[in-house]
Amino acid sequence: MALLNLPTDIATLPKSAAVGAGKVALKSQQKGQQTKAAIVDAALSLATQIGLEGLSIGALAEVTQMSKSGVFAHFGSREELQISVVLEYHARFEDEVFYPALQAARGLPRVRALFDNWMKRTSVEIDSGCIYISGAVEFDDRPGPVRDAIASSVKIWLAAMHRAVANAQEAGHLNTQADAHQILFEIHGLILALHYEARFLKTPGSIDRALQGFENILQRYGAIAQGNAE
Amino acid sequence: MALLNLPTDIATLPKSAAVGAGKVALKSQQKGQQTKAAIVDAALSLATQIGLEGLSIGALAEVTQMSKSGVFAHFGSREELQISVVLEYHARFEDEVFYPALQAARGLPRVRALFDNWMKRTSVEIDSGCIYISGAVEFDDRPGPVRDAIASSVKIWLAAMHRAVANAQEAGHLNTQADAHQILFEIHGLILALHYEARFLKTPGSIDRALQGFENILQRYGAIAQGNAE
DNA sequence: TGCAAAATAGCACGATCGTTCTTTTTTATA
DNA sequence: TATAAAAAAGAACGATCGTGCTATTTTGCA
Repeated sequence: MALLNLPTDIATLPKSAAVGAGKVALKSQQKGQQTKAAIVDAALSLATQIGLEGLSIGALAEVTQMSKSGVFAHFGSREELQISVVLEYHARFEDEVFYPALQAARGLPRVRALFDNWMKRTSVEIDSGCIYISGAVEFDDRPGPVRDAIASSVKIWLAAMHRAVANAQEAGHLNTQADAHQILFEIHGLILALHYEARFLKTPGSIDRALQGFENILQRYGAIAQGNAE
Repeated sequence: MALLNLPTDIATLPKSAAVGAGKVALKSQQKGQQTKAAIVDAALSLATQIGLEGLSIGALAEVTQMSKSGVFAHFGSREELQISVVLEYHARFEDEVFYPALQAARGLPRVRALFDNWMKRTSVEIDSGCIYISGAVEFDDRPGPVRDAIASSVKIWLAAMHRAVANAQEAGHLNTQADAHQILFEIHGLILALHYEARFLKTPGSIDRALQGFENILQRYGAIAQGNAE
């Protein structure tokens, strides 16, 4: 069932402060790492709401009940803090969206599972916000390491999704003639439209439209009626 | 040829400072209105690049060669300046995307014309940025008059697009069974994906994928092969 | 338990922000 | 051309920002 023979480069980024709220800290887990993880955690939930650019060390110090310089010392610069937040978001995205979908059989089932998880995540982010989307807007004209971190993180995810689609084609679950990048583009559009219309415009029924759009895409690209994930 | 019998509420917003660079100023066009229009013009091109939140009165004063207080006096608050920018963007969007498409015959041709113009605009905005998209991200969690201005402006445009699709259905150019909102959602997704992938990720070929996606949507919703716009 | 090192706090800096108030300049008009 | 009104400038305000420097506290280890 585990079809992990091809490298999943989505897992190659450093998982900084991957402990989260884990109780069993590693032996090497110093106090500093713990509080740094706590700061990043607070920063992430702050950044999803008001954006990476809205992150301020002062506000973060208030939330974490620390001094500004105490917070600052863990990162050395605001930019480094933002990068830490992006990496943390990447790790969580992986854990929630990517890895669980590997349980589904390769081919169309896994594509469905990946999209389902992506939709679940996006549905939550109708309330909380998504830094892959807000970050893209904030940094699309601002070169630098933060932009690079977001872009490479997104690209890794899209590449993973692309592999899944290509696998489904090879397995005969999707039309071999189709361009996998085209399929991915259209799927990506559904997610973005969902985020825009549901979160910003508050249009009701957006989730159903995204789901329907996905079925439309599968149908157009010749998916044989096939069981859902697993 | 002019099919303007139904009200186009996209044209009902006040067209603040609609002169642009027009030489023939109206009699009532005082000096103050002129410089205000110039400020808004500079503010718009600044906001498309760095966002409405990135707008600062100081930077605007530098660009327009004025004093901070001189700029400020025209608006009374930064918020009012942002709103002026949104209204100006609305007016230009109308002029570039909406009105020219009214030349195309009602039904599918007009839907095509609207989308074509929308695509042209978005293609330009791969370089310049779009405040309907960046504004949505910046203000999706920030209630207030600026958010309202953006949202209502976008909604007016989406409603106009929706009418065009519905007309195409009534004319038998598109499947009557289909949900016009679903069609619109998918089209909107294409535009957003184009903006994201081309502007942020710099993925080549994004424009062609958006165009292809549009043809796919038309085909799925039963568009009979029909001449392009006009 | 004592001690070096790591972590955090305290404080101040220069810069920039939106905004207010007052003064000067420019405009439109009689 | 004189005059009142409109437009623009100038200077200063309180606030917040990221950051550097120096003390103080806390931690982990011999």
